[in-house]
Amino acid sequence: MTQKVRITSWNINSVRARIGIVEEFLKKESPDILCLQETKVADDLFPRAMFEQLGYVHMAINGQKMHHGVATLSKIALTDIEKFDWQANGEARHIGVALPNGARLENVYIPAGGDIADRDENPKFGQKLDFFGRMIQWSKTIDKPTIVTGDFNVAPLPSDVWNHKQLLKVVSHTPIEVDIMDALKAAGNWTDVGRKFIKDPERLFTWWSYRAKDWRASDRGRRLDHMWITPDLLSKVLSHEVSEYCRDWEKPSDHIPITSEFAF
DNA sequence: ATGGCTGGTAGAACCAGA
Repeated sequence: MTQKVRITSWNINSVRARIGIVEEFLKKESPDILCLQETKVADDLFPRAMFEQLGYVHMAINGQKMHHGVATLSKIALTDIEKFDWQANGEARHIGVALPNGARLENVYIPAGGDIADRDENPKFGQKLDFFGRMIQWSKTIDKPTIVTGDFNVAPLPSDVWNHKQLLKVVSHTPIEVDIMDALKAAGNWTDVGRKFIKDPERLFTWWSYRAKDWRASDRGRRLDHMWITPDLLSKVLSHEVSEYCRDWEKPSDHIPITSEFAF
């Protein structure tokens, strides 16, 4: 008996400030599992009640005061919760769970990496590359069907940004980041689900800056949010969509939700 | 025209995001 499972990832830029639109999204789309990044809240202050009321009673939360923070909220049971410190500095950027069918769901918030694409001039950029380096080592050890999703903070393809040439020196689209992301992809034999369904070179963005006067008119977007799967899930994944309409909501996140459906 | 905005936290002429 196959069970269809819809999984959404969304960098929410404060789950408390946006609890109303999270509720609206869950009522409209009702994914089985929601992976949030940038929750910006310590675990004891996480707004659990709304999720419980909508049936998301299984929660795996890894937050901290002020910055970062991830959470996986689910209608189906979550077990074997793990928190990896791929930045080796204690920041809350990962939570992993096992699903009832044995597959693992890894929710990750890869660091943005600051402004300068040089690890000697900018330690944050070095931390970002090292974060990828530890994910590469981890990828080589995976022995279960695995989904890794979240805000990767890299837009790898020219069609993943509004202007490839102009963004080559902008952190998120530099060749050094694209190269290490490609190395990660190869290390785990990962498939990029977004581009499995919405083929390059079709425009595909998940983030637009708050600073644009009219985000839709200027459309200076980037695809920073991703969902990747191991080869054993290739025959199970049914769809991938991005909910661009959420960027138009009042007080939106600068990221939009991405959702894939699986036949487990 | 890549910062023109945003949230958290402090109580900033702040920090961080990307």
